Amino acid sequence: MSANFTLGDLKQRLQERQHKLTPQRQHILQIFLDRSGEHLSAEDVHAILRNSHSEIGLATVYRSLELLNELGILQKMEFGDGCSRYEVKQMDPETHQHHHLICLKCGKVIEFSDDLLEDLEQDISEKCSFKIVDHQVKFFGYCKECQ
Amino acid sequence: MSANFTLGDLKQRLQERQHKLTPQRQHILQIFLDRSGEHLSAEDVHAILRNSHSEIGLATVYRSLELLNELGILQKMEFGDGCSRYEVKQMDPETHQHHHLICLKCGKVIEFSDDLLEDLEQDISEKCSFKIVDHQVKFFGYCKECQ
DNA sequence: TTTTCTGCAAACGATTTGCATACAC
DNA sequence: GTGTATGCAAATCGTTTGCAGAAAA
Repeated sequence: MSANFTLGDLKQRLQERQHKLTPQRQHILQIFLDRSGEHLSAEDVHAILRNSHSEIGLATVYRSLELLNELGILQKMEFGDGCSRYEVKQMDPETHQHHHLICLKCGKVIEFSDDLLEDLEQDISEKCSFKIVDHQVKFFGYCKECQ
Repeated sequence: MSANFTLGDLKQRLQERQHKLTPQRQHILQIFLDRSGEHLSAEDVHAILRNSHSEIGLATVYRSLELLNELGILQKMEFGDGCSRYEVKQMDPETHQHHHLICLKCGKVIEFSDDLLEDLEQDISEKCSFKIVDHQVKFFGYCKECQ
C-alpha cells in the first residue's frame, strides 16, 4: 500500500500526452524519488544535478518541474521564501494531504497529516456553492527548538 | 465591537518604533480602510493613488506596505498570481481568521469564516511541540459561476 | 523524418536597493 | 538640526521565452 511513483509511471504519463522520455526528465524525477519528504526548489534541483553528474540547463529544470507538476507527479507549493518548491505527490488518493508547519525563526518546514479538513470542505461546498478540488494549509509559529 | 483601524492607530504604532507619520503612509492606509475586503497588490495601490490624487513612487508603496504589515495593520498574503497582496487585519483577536476560496478558472477570491481550525491547532501544538501564531488556509476549486 | 526537447542568452515582472534630496520630529 | 522617508533609476532575483541545434519517436 501507499506505493510510490516510478520512472515507468513517468514514461506512461509522458506518452499519454505525446511528450518524450528524456534523460533530463528521468534524472530530475529520480532526485525527488531519492528524497521524498524534501521540498526542493528549481535551484536546489539544479545544484544537486551539478554536484552529482549531469549538467542540465536551469531553464530545462524549470520546464521539467512544471511538466511533472502538470502530470500530477510533483506538487508545486509556496512557503513564502521567494521561490516555488516541489515534492512528490502521494499516488494513493486515500493517503490524505499533509499540512505544513513553518517555523518563523529558523524556517524549518514540518509535516503534519490530518483529515479534519474533510468536514470543513463539506461545509464550504454547501454554504458557498464552491466545488473544492484542492486545499493548502500552512501554520506559522515556532518549532520546539526555537520557542 | 469589531472596531477597525484608524489613522490614529497608525500614528501611535509608528511613534512606538520611531517611525514618522508621512502623508504617503496615511494615503496608503486610507486606501485599505476605504476598501476593506479587497486584496490589493502594490501595483493596485499605486494605480489607485495615481487615479485619485497623489503620485507616490512605487518603491515607497512597497516600503509602506511592508511597514504596515510589520506594524500588524495589514496582512500580507499570496494567492499564487505572482504578486503579494494585502488586506487590513482584524483588530479584534476574537474575530477569527477567514479562509480564502480561490477559483481556478476566473481567479475570484471568496472569503469564508470559520473556527474549525481551533481544534486542529490545539492538536498540532500537542503532537508536534509547535507553537502556532498564525495560519493560512486556501481552498482551490470552482465557484458557482465557473462550475 | 517529424516533432518535441534542450541549452543558451536575452527578456521579464515583481520587488529591492543606493543615493541624493526632502521632510517629520 | 537630526534622523528618517521619499523618489528615481539601477540592480536583483526567480522565472520565462525565442531560437537554433540535438535528440526521441
